[in-house]
Amino acid sequence: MYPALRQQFAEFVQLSEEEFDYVASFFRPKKFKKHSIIIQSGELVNHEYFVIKGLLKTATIDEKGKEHILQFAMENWWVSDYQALMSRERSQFNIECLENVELLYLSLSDKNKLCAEMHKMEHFFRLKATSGLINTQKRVLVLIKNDTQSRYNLLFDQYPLLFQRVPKALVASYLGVSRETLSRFSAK
Amino acid sequence: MYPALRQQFAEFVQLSEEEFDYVASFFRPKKFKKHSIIIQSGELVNHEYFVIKGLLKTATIDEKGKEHILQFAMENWWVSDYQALMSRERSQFNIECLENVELLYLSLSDKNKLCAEMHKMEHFFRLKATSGLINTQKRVLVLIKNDTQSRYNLLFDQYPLLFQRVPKALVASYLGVSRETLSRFSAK
DNA sequence: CAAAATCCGTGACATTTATCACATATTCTA
DNA sequence: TAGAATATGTGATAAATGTCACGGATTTTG
Repeated sequence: MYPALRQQFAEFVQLSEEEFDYVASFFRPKKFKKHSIIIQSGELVNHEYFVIKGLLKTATIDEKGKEHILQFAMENWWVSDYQALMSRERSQFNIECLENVELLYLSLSDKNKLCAEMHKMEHFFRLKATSGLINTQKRVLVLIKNDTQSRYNLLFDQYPLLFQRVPKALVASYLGVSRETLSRFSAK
Repeated sequence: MYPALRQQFAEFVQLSEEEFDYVASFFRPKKFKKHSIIIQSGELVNHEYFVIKGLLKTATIDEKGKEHILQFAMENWWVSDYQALMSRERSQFNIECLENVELLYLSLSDKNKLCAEMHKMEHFFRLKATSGLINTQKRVLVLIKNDTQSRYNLLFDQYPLLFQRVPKALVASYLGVSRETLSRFSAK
């Protein structure tokens, strides 16, 4: 069961069959249709999600009605509103399926339980959080260091497939530029 | 010894006197003069630092010679190049003291040892990494969502003291705008 | 399959920001 | 304390980007 999840853990920790089965028993599978909202802005958040298949966006809408995308999540990524999850606040994001999606979800209390019971899982999630931090720091750096053209190129080089799966307007909103400006750059 | 460190751990875990003393024994104090470079771009990174006193910047220089600041670190913050530390790569940053600084430093191997031996410490560092991730995500969001004026206001509201401790040119470089533009905004 | 919705490029123009230049004020340091 | 270095504000101009508008292509959906 859940070979993708098994592989995910294997990156940082070694689990026996029994250990993995125990851990996996806390995850539940769920399918969503394109356009479904996994997490709704203003609601409380109780789960973290592991993407088996499909593509999602984490987005927020500003006072002018413009959408800004914090991140995309594709296969083997984890996604949630961690701010809301950790601080028990209401979510400021919508997390929405951009394709039909298959997820495994884990409740916050089960995650904490797993981390408390199994040192290995605490270790896994520490490293996962650290690598998430590093990647987000990279994103900050790209935003303050690079102009639009070079932000576009970097993203395109790193995730060429993304541009086939996602409308350009969303890529623009992820890069922090207008749809029109991106369109003019992508021609070049 | 190290009451600030003690308090730092207490935010997430309860340690007995003996436990704390044991953990603290892996930390070493060190003082640096203003302008000292703690981590030099191009070097390997082996330590993580906890700021007891003073202020530092984590910065990188682009091909045009312009400096960009990933973060400031003040009292009770942790600082290092986590990318370099975790992946055993050479640092892309300079981490420099903007004031006279007192630090406690911990080697990567000792951190891993502590995490392996003491589940509580692994827990602490998991939560610390998670909260670092959340804060960095907030920073990304501010960068793509807000214009310069409002980025300036948000930073000023959150860290008013920073503006007294740091030259405006550095604040500009942290916000991702030119010194001149920031100067015109700060007047308003 | 046909209507509706979305997507995408592009022109024209307004707005924002960067860059260069310079003057003054302030802070550091020998 | 005097000279040097740094920090700050501001004008003029160029460059980059946003906004509004439009039309045609593509995709979605009942």
